[in-house]
Amino acid sequence: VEPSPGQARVSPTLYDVAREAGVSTATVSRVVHGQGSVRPATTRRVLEVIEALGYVPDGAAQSMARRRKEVIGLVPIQARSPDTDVERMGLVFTEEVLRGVESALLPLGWPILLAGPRPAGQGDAYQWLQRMSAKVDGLLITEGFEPAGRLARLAARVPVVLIAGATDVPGIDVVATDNRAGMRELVSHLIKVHGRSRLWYVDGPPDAPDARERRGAFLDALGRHPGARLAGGSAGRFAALSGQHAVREILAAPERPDAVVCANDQTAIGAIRELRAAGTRVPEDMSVTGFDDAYLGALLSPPLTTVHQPMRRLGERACSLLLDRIADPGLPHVTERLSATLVVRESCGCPSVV
Amino acid sequence: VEPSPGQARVSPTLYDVAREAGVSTATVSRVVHGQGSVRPATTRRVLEVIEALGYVPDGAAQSMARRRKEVIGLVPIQARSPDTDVERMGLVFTEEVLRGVESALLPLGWPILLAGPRPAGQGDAYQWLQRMSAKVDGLLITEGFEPAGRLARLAARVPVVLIAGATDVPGIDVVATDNRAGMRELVSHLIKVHGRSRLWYVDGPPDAPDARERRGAFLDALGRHPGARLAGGSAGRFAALSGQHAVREILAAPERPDAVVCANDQTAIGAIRELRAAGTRVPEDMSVTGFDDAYLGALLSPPLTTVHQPMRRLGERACSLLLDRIADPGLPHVTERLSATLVVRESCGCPSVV
DNA sequence: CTGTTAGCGCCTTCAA
DNA sequence: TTGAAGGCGCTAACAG
Repeated sequence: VEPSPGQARVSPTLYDVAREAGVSTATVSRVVHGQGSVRPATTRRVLEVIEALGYVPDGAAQSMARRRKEVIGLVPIQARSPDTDVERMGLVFTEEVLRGVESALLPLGWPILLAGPRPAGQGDAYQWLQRMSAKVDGLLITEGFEPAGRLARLAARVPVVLIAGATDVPGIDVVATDNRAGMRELVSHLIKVHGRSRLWYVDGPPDAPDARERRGAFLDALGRHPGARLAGGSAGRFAALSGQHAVREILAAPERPDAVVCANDQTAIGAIRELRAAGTRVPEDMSVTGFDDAYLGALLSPPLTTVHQPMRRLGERACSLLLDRIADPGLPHVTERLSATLVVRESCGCPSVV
Repeated sequence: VEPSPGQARVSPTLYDVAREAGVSTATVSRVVHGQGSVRPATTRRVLEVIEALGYVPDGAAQSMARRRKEVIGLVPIQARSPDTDVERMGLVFTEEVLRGVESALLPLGWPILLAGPRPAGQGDAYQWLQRMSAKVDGLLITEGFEPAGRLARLAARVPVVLIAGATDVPGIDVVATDNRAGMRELVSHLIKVHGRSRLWYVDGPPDAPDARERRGAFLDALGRHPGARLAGGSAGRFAALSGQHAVREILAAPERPDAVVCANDQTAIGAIRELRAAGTRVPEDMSVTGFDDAYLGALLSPPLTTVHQPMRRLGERACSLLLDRIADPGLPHVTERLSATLVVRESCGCPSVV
């Protein structure tokens, strides 16, 4: 962006208003903020000039003078393999968090500074985070891929709250989801309610903490049910394609599972599609479950049984914590874990609720 | 948010670095921005101090000094009736636009300032827009509900581009979608390919410009096909519930239509669900079509035939226009219309592509 | 009730 | 190659 060849667009300043109204800048400021008593007549005159000139106080100058930006930053760290289906999935995920953040910010009326994807040529991820931090009063960072040490360093300069799937960083506030309880419920539902006994697991990317947590919880839960066992497993990347690949493996396997537990919804969607294409009925012949509860799951056919990630509440809590810390940097650090919960729909074999 | 009872969190300033490194602030500034020649030894020393102190230039101060914020604002004007299904629909809509904006911003690396929902007690919508405008170099406003006059006034102070469904505001840049071509294709597809002849239209909210445009285009297109006619119509609000209500009317109507054209996807989803619940097969007994191509449409069963709104490109183009105007405020104003296009899937009666 | 006066932290000529 | 100094626009004491 160049220096502006066209005509200069000059906004009136506080001084312009003051001069025009024949008062001091302090008075104008008082009028603008409706504080400190000003004579009604003066107020009216100033207001008229403001209206006439179309004066709006400059945000940067205000931030500077009151040493507060009144903006909080939201940074999605995109570190999953680029071929992941983020193009579709990542959206919903962040979007829900965003809504939560917005709702926590509503009473204050602060806007959100959203970091775009990190530009190519301009320094590393940490510098990028730093630049963001210089424009806000606090930072909300989603996903847990930036090394803990750096985050802690960042947190020393500006209030930071991490919104994570499963990570737990010492010395900084974290709001995370607890996948274990949800996964336990899911496995037990499949086994006890539907009598499934040969479960197949489709994993997420190995470098994703929550994928690890989900797999761990799955195996753990499965271990608690003597009547059931692991029929097999596939690697995956949280993408619809992963589900399709997995199904091919499943169909070629010596032993056919009676339930496919997927590490996320996208994977489950791919699996269901492929299963049907192969003539296998879902859920009659095979249960399929997802994880995340991306909102389209309810609209699928069959509606997807899954585990709900409280993304919205995650965003909301994280933002509240952040605001608390901005108000009082001395607060002790906390880690909150919101638990994911089973959402029973039809892909597990349960009857339609309609 | 209170003044901070805890220990003050003081960030080092340019002065701290300068003093510590034994140079002037000008030199530090030069080093930070890698411009203006500085002796290598000096550079190294300054860099060390910066690293040691963890110095990061303050965003507000920079904005102020260089008279540029390097941030663009995105404002979703939420004016549709609150009972509309925005909770679910609005999301996807804005989200796609957001991606487009992000991609246009990627080369610059500028973040996006996202206006939250307008807080209750703090002035009217216009004042809220003004406050946003004071924090950015340019404003992208989605939806076309704010009166044109005010927008023009705002545009006089700060570069503004309107992202609209159908509105056309003189004196300011607009990027809009042209729904007509898509609707024409859709109607003609239904009639010519599937031999439908009794179409039922489910409308959107009367105060939405794009709802009006869609209905107009629909009636217009229908008029061009002598063999087909309007079997009836229902009011609606762009919500799934609207589709369900419409279907009840349809089932009670004296004459049964053979196709239901909905003003948006949500409505179509509701219609399909209700139709099925009543035992009517879609698309065998009745074609149902949507409008928008919210991305979940492809995953429904049957996959939804609809008209694609180029939301992402809308965001991208709008942002590009905005950046152009920021670079050169003297540019003539333009209105770009990107046309919506038919997306044939299965709910119209076409065979599965799989 | 109102005006004066320092900054806030950084950038940027202009000199040296 | 470096330093000095004046703003950028607003706020917030502190005096009147």
